[in-house]
Amino acid sequence: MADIRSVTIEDVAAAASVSVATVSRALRGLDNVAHSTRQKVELAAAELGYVANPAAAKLAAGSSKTIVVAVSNIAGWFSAQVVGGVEAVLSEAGYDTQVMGVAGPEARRHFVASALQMHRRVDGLVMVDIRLEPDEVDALRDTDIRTVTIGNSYPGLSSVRPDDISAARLAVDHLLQLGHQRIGLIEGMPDDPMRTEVSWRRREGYEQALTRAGIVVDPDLLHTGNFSIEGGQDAMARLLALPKPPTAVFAISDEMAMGARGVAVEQGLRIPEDMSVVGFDDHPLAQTVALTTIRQDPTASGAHAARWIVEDLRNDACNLHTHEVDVELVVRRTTAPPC
Amino acid sequence: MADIRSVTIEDVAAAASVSVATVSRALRGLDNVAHSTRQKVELAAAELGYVANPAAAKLAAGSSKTIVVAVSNIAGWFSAQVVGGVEAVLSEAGYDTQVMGVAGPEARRHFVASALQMHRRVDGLVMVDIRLEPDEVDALRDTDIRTVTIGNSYPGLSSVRPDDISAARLAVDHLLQLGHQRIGLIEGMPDDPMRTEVSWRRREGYEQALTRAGIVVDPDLLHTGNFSIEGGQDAMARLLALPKPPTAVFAISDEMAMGARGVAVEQGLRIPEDMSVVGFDDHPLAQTVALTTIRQDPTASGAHAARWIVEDLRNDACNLHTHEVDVELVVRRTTAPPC
DNA sequence: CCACGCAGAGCAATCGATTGAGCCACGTCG
DNA sequence: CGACGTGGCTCAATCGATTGCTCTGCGTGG
Repeated sequence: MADIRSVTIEDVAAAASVSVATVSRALRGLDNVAHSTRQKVELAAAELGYVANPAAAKLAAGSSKTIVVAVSNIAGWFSAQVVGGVEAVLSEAGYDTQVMGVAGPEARRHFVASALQMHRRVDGLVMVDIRLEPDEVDALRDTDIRTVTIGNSYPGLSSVRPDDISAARLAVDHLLQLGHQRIGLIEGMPDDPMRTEVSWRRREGYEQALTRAGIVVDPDLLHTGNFSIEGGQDAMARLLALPKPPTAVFAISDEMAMGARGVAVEQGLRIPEDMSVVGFDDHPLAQTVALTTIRQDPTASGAHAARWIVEDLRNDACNLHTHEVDVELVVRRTTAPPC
Repeated sequence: MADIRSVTIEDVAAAASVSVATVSRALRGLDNVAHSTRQKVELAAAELGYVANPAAAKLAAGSSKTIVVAVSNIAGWFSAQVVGGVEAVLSEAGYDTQVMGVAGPEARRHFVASALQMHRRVDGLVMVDIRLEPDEVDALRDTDIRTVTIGNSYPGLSSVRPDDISAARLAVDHLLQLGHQRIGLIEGMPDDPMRTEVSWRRREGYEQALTRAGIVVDPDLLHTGNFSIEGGQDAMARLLALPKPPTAVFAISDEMAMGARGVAVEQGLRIPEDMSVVGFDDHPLAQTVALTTIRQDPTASGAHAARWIVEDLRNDACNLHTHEVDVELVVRRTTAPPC
């Protein structure tokens, strides 16, 4: 509790009997420092347990060395994975990871507005599953904040996401091949301002697969699950209440798929005999119910985004990157031919 | 990309035709500013879209306005919930939330060591499920960094966690009441340096419950699941391979419970008829398999911790708080009398 | 009527780094 | 042998706020 003034660069300079400037250069690995001097400085720093004051460093350097991850729902599985991936890369590269919850459109507007003022106080921005308005995209692009979006993609902003359309097709094709004809879809929330894009792209894939198989899309089989467990449960309940329920269901997230599966089981259906279920994500717990799903790796996506940012920052570049993440159909035991 | 120098306090001062000092005071709500002046300043700031540069503010104020959440596994469900709770409170209070992954003992040692040097660069610290050595606890307590641990508790450090012993007893008592006599335990990892405490406390509760019921603890029924899904699966497999397997299993986390449940199902057991399973946490997905579990609310725990920190910081205090979080037995349909 | 108190605002030092300009000494080359 | 280049450092300005101290009026009590 005493006022333990922390070790400053000045102390290190004194200890190594060189100037502060030299300490700064030596410690940051700049090149115009003699090898012997550098060693002397490093030794002194180590002995004193010196750690640069980030605030001072940021202020002086004009760059913040922090990148923020904006997520609509921090606590959600997908977001948490992404944050994990981002943090791992950033801490490695000496950046700070700051998380920011941006729930709902007003929060988002406010966030973007303040982001624009964040010039020089935030170096990079990772936006996870956040839907932007066109003007926001433009605004963001005009700053020199390296921005990458995950899940969505916008002209002029870097993005990493799967090819949701063909990924969804993969799932539905699997069901078609098993012989299903009536396939329900549990999608996101069509009017959810935060995540729509993912949802409609996967729906697009669903429709493409059916159409190519010569099946007309039955609007009765399309239900909204709001990307939540409860949503998945409700959607399945509605599907099962249909006069002619589907024999299989594709839910565009594992959480919804698991909710849906649960309801089917409750209602006495056998899975996969009476009802096939396919999810999306390969949530770790999906395995425990042997859920067939489309696997993607959000941790890798986060790491990817972080690496771009770090590189661009290092090279003083501001490139436009896009990465299509790999997905894979994981067949487990919630899918089988209809009987 | 142009060098848009952001709006500084000086610009605001000029616009409001007062001094920088006055702007600073006015904007931060200090009291020695005339009402009319304050309004003038606020107007100017709003018009210019001024946002204080955090780095400069931190440097000058000597306090960082950021608190870090150290977690062993950011991407894990529990941690993610906690981070969510923390962030919500902190953003409200104007603090930044910085997450830091601290995986493994070396990382932890290093982290604590650097934390000690973080005087004035980190105001608060929330450590989630991180096991500390006694000397680390002492060191942390001697800084003026407000620290609160979640999951574990140490003398002299604030903590929030459930009464794991009685919580575990709650779970086991439930099984005993149903008539189970051979109850397996899937615990954490006895030698996991990061999380042991939670694990042994719950085990203690398990043993107490059995002992009170006059049942001797059978070491064969105790298995380690490493707090992971796979661990839970392995543990259940080992339990089922026993000459005389248990009729019920208590797993000290839902992830392990769900893994265990999955394996039992795979092996053809009916749940709950042939095997009862109780978990711990009430993971949202637990509901989808109707898992009976002990509910706790990690989001609330995180919020709690954050609130303490913010308050202590505001009052310039450094109190020792402890909070016992509520738990609740949620009976669903993975438990029934043995048959 | 004077001095004193006090609210309100300004001055300038300060926080702890970064960074460009400048200086010095030692080689090298014509 | 002198001019010039260059590696290696130091000086000092700077980043953008915060904050203790000072200064200026104005209202009041003696």
